[in-house]
Amino acid sequence: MRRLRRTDVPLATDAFARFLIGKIVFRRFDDGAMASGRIVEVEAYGPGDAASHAFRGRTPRNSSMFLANFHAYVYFIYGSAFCLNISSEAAGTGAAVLIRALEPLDGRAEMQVRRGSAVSILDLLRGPGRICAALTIDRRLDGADLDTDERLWLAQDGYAPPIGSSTRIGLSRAADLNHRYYACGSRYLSGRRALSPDRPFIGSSDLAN
DNA sequence: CAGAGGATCGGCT
DNA sequence: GCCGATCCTCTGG
Repeated sequence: MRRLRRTDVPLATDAFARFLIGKIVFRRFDDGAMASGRIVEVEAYGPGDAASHAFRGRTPRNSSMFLANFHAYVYFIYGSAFCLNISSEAAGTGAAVLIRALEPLDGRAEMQVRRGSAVSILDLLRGPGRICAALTIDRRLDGADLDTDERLWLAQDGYAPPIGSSTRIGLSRAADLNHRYYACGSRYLSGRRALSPDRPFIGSSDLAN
């Protein structure tokens, strides 16, 4: 297990998105408690992408997308959810990768408390808003440098699953591009089944976890 | 300053 | 599967 630094990661958005599959997100909460999860699903929002928040230029909200790569970009959407992204490309270019689903690792009890109601392990980190709720990620972490931050960082342990791709979720523009990437066979993916045909069936017995 | 729309979620049918 | 909640952000006038 080794913490990832900026010099370890690809600069280009799509390569970075694929690289992130199988890596581990670590969160240290304000009270010192820890939690972690393995990245199983991401979406790439590269330069020139009409669906990217940066497509129409820099604004106060999306300014973290224009930082050097490997900074957090956190935004609030639909009046209810935060979403965690990691910036890509060189400073001055607006681009990022959205973290859409994690497989829970350590700190499951911590995360379940932060999600509020009783929720199964399979649903704990399935979806970008759920990740941020479970890990207490909000605008305070927007702009954090993942190379040095002590609240949020990434690590690798050598796990490298096969990667599938599909169209992205919830878009109205550029909805035809296959810029969603996921760990094939993972039980922890978000989205409709048709987007991840190799995902195992999740029956009621699984939901008892 | 008003209006529209959004990289979601959870509940209900 | 569909729909509404909810509120922030950006755009246009």
